[in-house]
Amino acid sequence: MRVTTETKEATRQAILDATRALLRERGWENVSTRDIASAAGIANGTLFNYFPTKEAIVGALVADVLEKANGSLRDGTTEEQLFALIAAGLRGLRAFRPFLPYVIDSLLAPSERTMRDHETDRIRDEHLAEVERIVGQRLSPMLRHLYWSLYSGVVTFWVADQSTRQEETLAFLDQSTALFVASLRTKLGKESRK
Amino acid sequence: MRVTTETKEATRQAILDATRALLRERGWENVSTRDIASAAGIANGTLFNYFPTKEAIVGALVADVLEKANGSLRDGTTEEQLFALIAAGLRGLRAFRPFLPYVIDSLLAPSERTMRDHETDRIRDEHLAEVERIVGQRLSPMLRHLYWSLYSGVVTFWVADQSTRQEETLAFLDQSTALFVASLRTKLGKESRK
DNA sequence: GGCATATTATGAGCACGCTCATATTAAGCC
DNA sequence: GGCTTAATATGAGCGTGCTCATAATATGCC
Repeated sequence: MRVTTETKEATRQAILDATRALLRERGWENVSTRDIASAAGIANGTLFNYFPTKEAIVGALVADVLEKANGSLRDGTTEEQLFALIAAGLRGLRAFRPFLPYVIDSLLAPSERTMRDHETDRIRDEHLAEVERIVGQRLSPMLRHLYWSLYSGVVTFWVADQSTRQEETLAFLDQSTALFVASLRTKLGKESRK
Repeated sequence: MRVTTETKEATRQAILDATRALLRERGWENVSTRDIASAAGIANGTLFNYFPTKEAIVGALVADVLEKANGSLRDGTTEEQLFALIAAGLRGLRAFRPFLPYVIDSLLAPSERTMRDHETDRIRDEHLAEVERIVGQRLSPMLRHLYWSLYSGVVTFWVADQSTRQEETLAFLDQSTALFVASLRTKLGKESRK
C-alpha cells in the first residue's frame, strides 16, 4: 500500500469522472455538489476535502486538457506556434463548451478574486510558461497580463462562436496572436528581454 | 401623481444609496441582499422587483459612473481620446475598487452568460458606442470583441494595481489603446469601415 | 365614497455551496 | 491482536441569493 491509502487518488478520479459525465448530460446549473458527491459514492462534505469549490473541480478537468495542448507544434514561426497552442487547447475543450460559460470567469481570473482556489493560478502559470518558451523570452508582468487579456478574449469569443467550424474564432485568434507578437517588438517587449 | 407612483423611483434610489453605503463600509461578501433591503426600508423580496440579481444593483451604480466618463475629451488624437475615456471611467470607479473584483466578471461578460441580467449589455453597448464615435467608424463584431478584451484587461489590471498612483495601469492603458488603434489599420479594421 | 382591477410589497420557503463538530477508519508500534 | 494517534468521511446545519403564492395598496370608473 502507498503512503496514503491509494483509494485517495481513486476517489479523486471518481469525483472528476462523475463531474465530467454529469455536466455533459445535464449542464452546470442542473448539477449540484450533492449530485456529484453521490455519483462519486461519497458524502457531500467529503467532496470538499478534495476540491475547495465546485468550480475547482472543473478547473482540474480543464487544466488536464490544456496541459495536453502544450508543445503541440515545436517548429514554425512564433505566431504559428502560439496559434497552434491555443487552437489545440480549444479543440480539447470542445466537450466542455456548453457549460464553460459558467466557469470561464473563475478560471481566467487570478485567484485573489475567488480567494480560495489556487488551481486557476496553476492553469494560468503553466500556460504562460509555455508561451514564454515559444517566444523565447521571459515576459514582464505587463506583457503577461496583456497576453492573458487577449487569450481570455479568444476563449470567450470561441465560447459564443456560432459559425459552423469556428472559422470566426480562428480568424480572431489569428488577429490576436499577430497583435501580441507585434507588441513584443515595441518598447514594452524590448524591456522584458534580458 | 405620476404615471406610476413616484415612490417607485424613490425606492430605486433608496436601494442604490443603501447598496453604495453598505458596500463601501463592509465589502461585497459581508453585505447580503437582506441587509440592503432592510437598509432601504423594504422587504427582501421587494428588492428583486427592482433588480434581478445582487450584481445588477452594482451594475446600475457602475453604469451611472461610466456614463459620466463619456465625452470627457472631445479633441485630440484617437489614442488620446480613448485614453481619456477609459482613464476617466477608472477615476469614477475608484470608490468601488475594493469590491469590484467580486462583480467585475459579471459586469464585463455578455448577458448570455448570466442569463438574467441585461444591464451588463447596456454598459457594454453604451461604452462601445462612445468608442465608435471616437474612432469615427462602426466596428465589426470582431473588433468590438477585441476592444472589449483589451478594455477588460485594463480594468482587471487596474483592480490589482498596487502602485501608488496607478502609474502601472496608465502605462498599460497607453499600450492597450495604441494596440487597438494599430489594429484598426489592419485588414480587419479596414473591413469594418463603410 | 364604493367597487373592480391592475400593481406592487411581503416574507416564508427553496435549493444551493460550503463548514465543522463528530464519528469512522487506517497507520504505526508493542 | 490490542492500543494510540493521526487522517479521512460524514451529514446536519448555516447563511445565501432568489422565487412565488398571497396580501396590501393604488388606480380608474361610476
